[in-house]
Amino acid sequence: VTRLQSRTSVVVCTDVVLFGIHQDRLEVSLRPTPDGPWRLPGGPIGDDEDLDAAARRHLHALIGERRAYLEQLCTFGRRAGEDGAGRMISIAYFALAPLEERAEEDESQGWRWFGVEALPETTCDHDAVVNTAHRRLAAKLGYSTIALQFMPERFTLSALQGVYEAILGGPVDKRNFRKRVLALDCLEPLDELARSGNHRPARLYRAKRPDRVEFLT
Amino acid sequence: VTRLQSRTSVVVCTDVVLFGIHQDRLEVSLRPTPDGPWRLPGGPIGDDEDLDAAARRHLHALIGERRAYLEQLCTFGRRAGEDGAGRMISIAYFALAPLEERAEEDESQGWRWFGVEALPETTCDHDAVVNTAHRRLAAKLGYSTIALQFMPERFTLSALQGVYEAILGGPVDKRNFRKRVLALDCLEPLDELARSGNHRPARLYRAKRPDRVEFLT
DNA sequence: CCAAAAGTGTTGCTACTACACCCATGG
DNA sequence: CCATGGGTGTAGTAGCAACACTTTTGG
Repeated sequence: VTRLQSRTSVVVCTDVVLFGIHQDRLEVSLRPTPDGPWRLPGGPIGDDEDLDAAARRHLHALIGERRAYLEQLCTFGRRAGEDGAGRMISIAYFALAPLEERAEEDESQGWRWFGVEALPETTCDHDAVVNTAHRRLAAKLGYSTIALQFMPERFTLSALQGVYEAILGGPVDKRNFRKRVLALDCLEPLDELARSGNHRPARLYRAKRPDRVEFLT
Repeated sequence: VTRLQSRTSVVVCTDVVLFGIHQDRLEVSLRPTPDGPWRLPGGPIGDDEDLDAAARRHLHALIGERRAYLEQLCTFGRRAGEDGAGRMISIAYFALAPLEERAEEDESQGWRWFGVEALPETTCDHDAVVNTAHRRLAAKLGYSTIALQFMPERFTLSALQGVYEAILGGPVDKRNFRKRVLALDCLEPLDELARSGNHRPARLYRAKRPDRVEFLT
């Protein structure tokens, strides 16, 4: 028969799968644990705090006050153990960090970026959570404008294509990509060009509605 | 500043959006509350119970030991109130009840079926949870074989089409439907026919892998 | 003038939509 | 023989994948 009343403590927390893209590679941030394996950043939820707010609080502890997309992913738990370890419930979120120069102070605060294809050993099956988040993100590329959440205010189409390639893990055809993305009517060409090296400068674009993630048909 | 330690009690429970199809209409089960509005069935999670197991336990309290598909949907919460009401966390699941004759004892156990288009007033935004579940289910029709989870062991293509129409809320072309669904290679025609009225009998099919929900390309 | 990335169209194919008639049965 | 739902094929279209060369700049 199932024990319904709490004998032991219940810990409710959030874990955040923060994705970033660096050198055309999709990465997630992980924190070390004292005993070796790594874990997702996150922490407890206050009693008078909304779930989303708690996740956002822990996210901003990582990246400061920069804007970031945040979405609930799934919830997992660990049963109370006979050793007195309490019931644990974690509501996992995933977040997208805008593609800026990586701040030097980031890694100094006790966490590191890892490529999603080369995760270290993790506790609590956090690597499975990362994989779930990655699959969800990749699927969303196909039917939403979520990739724009990685972009800074002004960006080139090649940069956006690089985001798709990093997430999907393979090359994308340039002409087909530009056709598709321009047909979405979510980008606005600017008059400005990005000069960046010994080659033809690229036109800059901006998202028409940068705060909305839109769904297709 | 956020209060991180629990001063008040924390209730962790699951709510189950159980979908059924009756008379070609998609319905969900709701329980009455003492004060009038209706709510999703569900209840507390034991400290030594897995989340999925708790949802399944509450599901089987509704439909007995029949097999049913169950999937985690989302998690929502209510902050602790100043009135001493504790923090509440609910992990919502959705479930699909195989399309059988409606058992008479069902409704007598204190719950009722409601069409998804005609929900009564609900507590805790449970109607929004039902809508989220409905959208997820409708989306999954497009890229998975989830609809088969509604079907009994042997069924006709027309019955399956009826499931699609009930979920999508509109008519579906018969010939296109049959082409698509047969091309999935997930159905096996039986030698048996269903004689049911003064018209030509329909061929019966069964799912090749009834316990798997498969994803397309 | 060379290297490097930006930018641009067409063609074939596949997959989806729309659509109407005959078939088998029970009464 | 009539009513009822079961069962079948085609033609047009829209969207996707494959594919190569010219342009502009910095060095």
